[in-house]
Amino acid sequence: MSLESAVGKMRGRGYKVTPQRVAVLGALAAEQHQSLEGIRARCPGVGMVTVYRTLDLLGSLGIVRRLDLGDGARYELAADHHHHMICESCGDISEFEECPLDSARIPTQNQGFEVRSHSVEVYGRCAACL
Amino acid sequence: MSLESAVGKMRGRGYKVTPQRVAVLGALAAEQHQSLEGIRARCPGVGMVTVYRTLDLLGSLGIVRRLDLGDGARYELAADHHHHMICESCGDISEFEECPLDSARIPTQNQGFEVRSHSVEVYGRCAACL
DNA sequence: CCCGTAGATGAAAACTTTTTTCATTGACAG
DNA sequence: CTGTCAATGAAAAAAGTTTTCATCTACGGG
Ligand SMILES: [Mn+2]
Ligand SMILES: [Mn+2]
Ligand SMILES: [Zn+2]
Ligand SMILES: [Zn+2]
Repeated sequence: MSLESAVGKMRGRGYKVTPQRVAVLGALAAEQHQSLEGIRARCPGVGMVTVYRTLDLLGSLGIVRRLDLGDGARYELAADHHHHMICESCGDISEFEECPLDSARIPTQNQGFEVRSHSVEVYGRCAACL
Repeated sequence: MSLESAVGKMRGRGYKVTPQRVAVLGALAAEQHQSLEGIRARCPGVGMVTVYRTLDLLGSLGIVRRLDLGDGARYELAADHHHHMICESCGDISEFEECPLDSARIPTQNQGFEVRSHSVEVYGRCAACL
């Protein structure tokens, strides 16, 4: 999800493209999995309320995804499907693209559950901490 | 994790077995995946602070697990390894035992990451909502 | 049993985080 | 350019969580 397409999506839905919204997008583009505090630090001129509202808006547009990985909320630009490896020692979050789910082993058919999405998180120790 | 073994674990670690702690354990045993509000409703005589502290204690003893599935925190007695299917329409959370993860496809070896645990959540529509 | 004591409880206060309110500002269509 | 309505942000309110501290009680030892 490039910033240009994100801005286009906002315009297309009739939302105004303000400097504050662009600044929050820029903060999100700078690094994945930031906390609200981290995002705020990257756009000091933007009011806290506006950051909250912008994250909500971008979330409703599917541009931003919110993660709950144990320590407070984190945000990422919704790029392609991927999963997370979280180091329980240093807190580092890394991504991997290959989906380790074996769909055949998701017991949904017999229960009549229609799968729309999934998430996988792997916890452990990263190379640096070992 | 039976209530008896949970109580035994508390005693063994030198924690007192108070009526409040037993009440919170009972509330947790009544239903999996409750919110704090739900737990509190099941032990009305127990002060809010004590519920918070008891959940922390039980968490540190490995008796209780905290879940973050999008809407606030939920708690469950840490039973055997299992995963969750969440209905995005009604919010219902169901469990399944069969682990759909293909360990071979977790790209950890090449990155030197040591896996200690994982979580899998499946989102979609439950049979009742379809 | 009954004490003594260290750990546990809970009301109140303090903090933290998030949402609402509302007066002012500014993006952008015409 | 201009007018309008969405967007912003300071302040206040609400919601959620933790700390403080006086009081209580579980339970080991006598
Ligand atoms: Mn990610
Ligand atoms: Mn469960
Ligand atoms: Zn690490
Ligand atoms: Zn449902």
